[in-house]
Amino acid sequence: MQPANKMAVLKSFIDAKGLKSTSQRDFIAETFFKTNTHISLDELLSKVRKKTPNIGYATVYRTMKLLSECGLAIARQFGDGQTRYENLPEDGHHDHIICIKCAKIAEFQNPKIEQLQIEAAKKLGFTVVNHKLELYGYCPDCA
Amino acid sequence: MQPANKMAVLKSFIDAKGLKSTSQRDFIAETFFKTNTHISLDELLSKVRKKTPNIGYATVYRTMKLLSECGLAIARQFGDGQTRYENLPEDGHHDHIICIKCAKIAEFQNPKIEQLQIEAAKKLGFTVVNHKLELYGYCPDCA
DNA sequence: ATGAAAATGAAAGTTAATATCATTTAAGGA
DNA sequence: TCCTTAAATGATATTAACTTTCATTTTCAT
Ligand SMILES: [Mn+2]
Ligand SMILES: [Mn+2]
Ligand SMILES: [Zn+2]
Ligand SMILES: [Zn+2]
Repeated sequence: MQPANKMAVLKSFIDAKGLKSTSQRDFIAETFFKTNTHISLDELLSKVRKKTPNIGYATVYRTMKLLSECGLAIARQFGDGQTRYENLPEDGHHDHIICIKCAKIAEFQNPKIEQLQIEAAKKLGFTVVNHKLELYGYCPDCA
Repeated sequence: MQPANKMAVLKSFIDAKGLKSTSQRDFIAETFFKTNTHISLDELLSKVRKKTPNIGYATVYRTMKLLSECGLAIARQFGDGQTRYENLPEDGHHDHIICIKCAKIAEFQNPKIEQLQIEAAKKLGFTVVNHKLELYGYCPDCA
């Protein structure tokens, strides 16, 4: 989805909930939609403050919470103690592999693993709603 | 491994590092070795204080850190904001499925998934050192 | 334009983890 | 057994990320 379309989705979500539009939130969202990393609130705040220095941390926090609610952002925790956000991926769900030396993050999709997860759960009588799969190891540069 | 053997492993780790034995640490470790759940520091502290009411949180914290270091305990984070510890499993590594309604935790082993993880990483040039796989969904009672 | 309701930003509060520090304790050697 | 010294303890303080509060500002339907 293009950033412009994402803005439209956000607008309708805001309308549907009876919320109001603000320049701060729009700018934070636009800035986030342009990212293609796994960005922390502090990082996003810095980015946003380059153009709009008086935006507050709480507004960035609340905006990302809103984007997560309406599915445009995904919150991730890679174990470094900070929540990171990424844009809803074009091509569906993916999982992550993180370099334990340089913190590089790579993404992968693996339908077989997904299927085996569902089966493993079924054996225990569980139904899977979501999951978290993170591999930790060394990237090509750090191996 | 029996609790008694675990105590022996802990003793040798303590000796090797030039640390000293204490009754508090021994009792915390013994208490932990008897658990078969995924226990938080607060829960373990309560358990310990039933017999030894004056043991401090910090000592439990430091003991579990030590047990993690010497491989007798595994620290887990299931996304509820608290670190939980479990005994080193008899039968090797396992992953978890957590009920999003009642918080029940089930465990499973799946060599196929493990193998596919390694292969997925390899395709990206990564080598896997460890991983985290958690399924979230509904348990049989909550489905 | 007006007024109700939402949004903002600064500041305060929360919570789990971690560090500090005065005091106590363990353990090897005199 | 008595010292000595380094480690352990427990109370308390600090940290860090998140979350809430609140006075003020802004939006937007009327
Ligand atoms: Mn990603
Ligand atoms: Mn387990
Ligand atoms: Zn790397
Ligand atoms: Zn359940």
